[in-house]
Amino acid sequence: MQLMVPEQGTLADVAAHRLAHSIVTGELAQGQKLNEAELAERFGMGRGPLREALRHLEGMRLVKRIPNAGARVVVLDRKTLSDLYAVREALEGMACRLAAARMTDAEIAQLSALLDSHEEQIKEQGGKVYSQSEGDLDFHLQIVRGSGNEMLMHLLGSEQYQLLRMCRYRTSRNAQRTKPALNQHRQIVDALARRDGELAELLMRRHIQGAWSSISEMIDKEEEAA
Amino acid sequence: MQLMVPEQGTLADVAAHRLAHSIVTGELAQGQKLNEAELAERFGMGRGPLREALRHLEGMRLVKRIPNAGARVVVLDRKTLSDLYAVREALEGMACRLAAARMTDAEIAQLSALLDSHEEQIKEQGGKVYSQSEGDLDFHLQIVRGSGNEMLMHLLGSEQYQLLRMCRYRTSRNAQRTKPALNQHRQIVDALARRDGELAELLMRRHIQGAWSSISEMIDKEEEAA
DNA sequence: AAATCTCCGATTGTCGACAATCGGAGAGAA
DNA sequence: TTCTCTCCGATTGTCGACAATCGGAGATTT
Repeated sequence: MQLMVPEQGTLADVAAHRLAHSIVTGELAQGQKLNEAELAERFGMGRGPLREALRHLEGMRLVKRIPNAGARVVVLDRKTLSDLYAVREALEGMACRLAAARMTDAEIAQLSALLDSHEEQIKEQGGKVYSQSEGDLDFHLQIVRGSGNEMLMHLLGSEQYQLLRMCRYRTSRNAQRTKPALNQHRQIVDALARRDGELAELLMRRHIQGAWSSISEMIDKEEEAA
Repeated sequence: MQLMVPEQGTLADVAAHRLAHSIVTGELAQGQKLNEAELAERFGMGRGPLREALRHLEGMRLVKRIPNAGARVVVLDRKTLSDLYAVREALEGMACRLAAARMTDAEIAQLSALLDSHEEQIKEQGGKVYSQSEGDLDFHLQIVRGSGNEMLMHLLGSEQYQLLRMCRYRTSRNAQRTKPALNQHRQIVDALARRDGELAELLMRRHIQGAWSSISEMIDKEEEAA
């Protein structure tokens, strides 16, 4: 896992990363109460750093804190995810438009290479469908970085990215969308290479809308199963 | 000030609000080092809650923390503000489109009334130009709330809102943009009333672009004066 | 039996002190 | 003089203990 590295820095940062990982992977269930003393002992640290970590995660919207009542893991209900995808559509669409103007040819080629490796992974298929999901996020993040907008990188990279990963973990079972998604990614890269920002934005927005439709359906099934 | 009320809740929350206020109003200069012990004493609390507050403000991008080197007030340079306004354009444009579909007639009428009170304030002119700025933000936030998108409200309300206010405080001296801005606001409300989301989005994007142009010019003057 | 009140355990919020780390002043050598 | 190295003060990072607050179990009343 690439996020295990930041074992440097303050204990609070370490705790934040470990907690985020536990939440994203579902090791900590949605809505679960987070006991400070228990977590502090599990991580081998005092409650001080852990509280700072919880504050950080609260800012990322991974946990919800209620004064004098502790923190709980956020629950990704339909409304939350719907709102998230709507924001993503606007933000990543914008990122594409900017990226078409600012990315270097080398960076775009690198993006294309990333898709090649994804295609390879899909052909091997077998297990590890989620790794494609992680790769998919890599693709999106690469474009966001290409936009050159720091605020955008922070919003989509550090913050919402975690919520996205959390969502993916829940819905990674259905892999039937990986191939059309890859095609859409290719089209987006093509648009970027042609420096057609308008088209790139349009394609990205459709791509995200498609992803939302897929996830929305899945939520429906889950709900009627319950 | 409407943000003085949350003197309830944990000390960390109180500290976060007071710090945010001090930063936004410029009482704490940009780039200034924030000494934990000093601030803790000034606020009459221990360093624990204050550290949590700093973490919170870090998430809001009001302060920048460097491990083992403390926290400093963020500096709003040209690039940061440019990125901020670009994101605002995308997000508030989207908010307008959603608001046109979801706001009730009563809410839109209330928005219109808000503009009337702004016009009144402008006629009185005299001092307190910044109060119009605060009012302007009220207008924008009202629309964001009208969008019904929780994520959007969080991003534009709790987070970037503070950065915006900080920017306004620096640039509130030029009031010559208040009247055209008010007209643009009126047009936006008209579009909302006609349930024309496309137009409302377009107008809001132009409005924000105009605001950025104005601020950008001001930064130019400041820079060549220095 | 249902509702309410009281008290207690558990958990969060807060503080003060100690340890670790960094930046800078000042001495010494080239 | 200037560069570097060392040491020291200041500041941050961390911990353990204490106080405040909340939720719930159990007793009491109607």
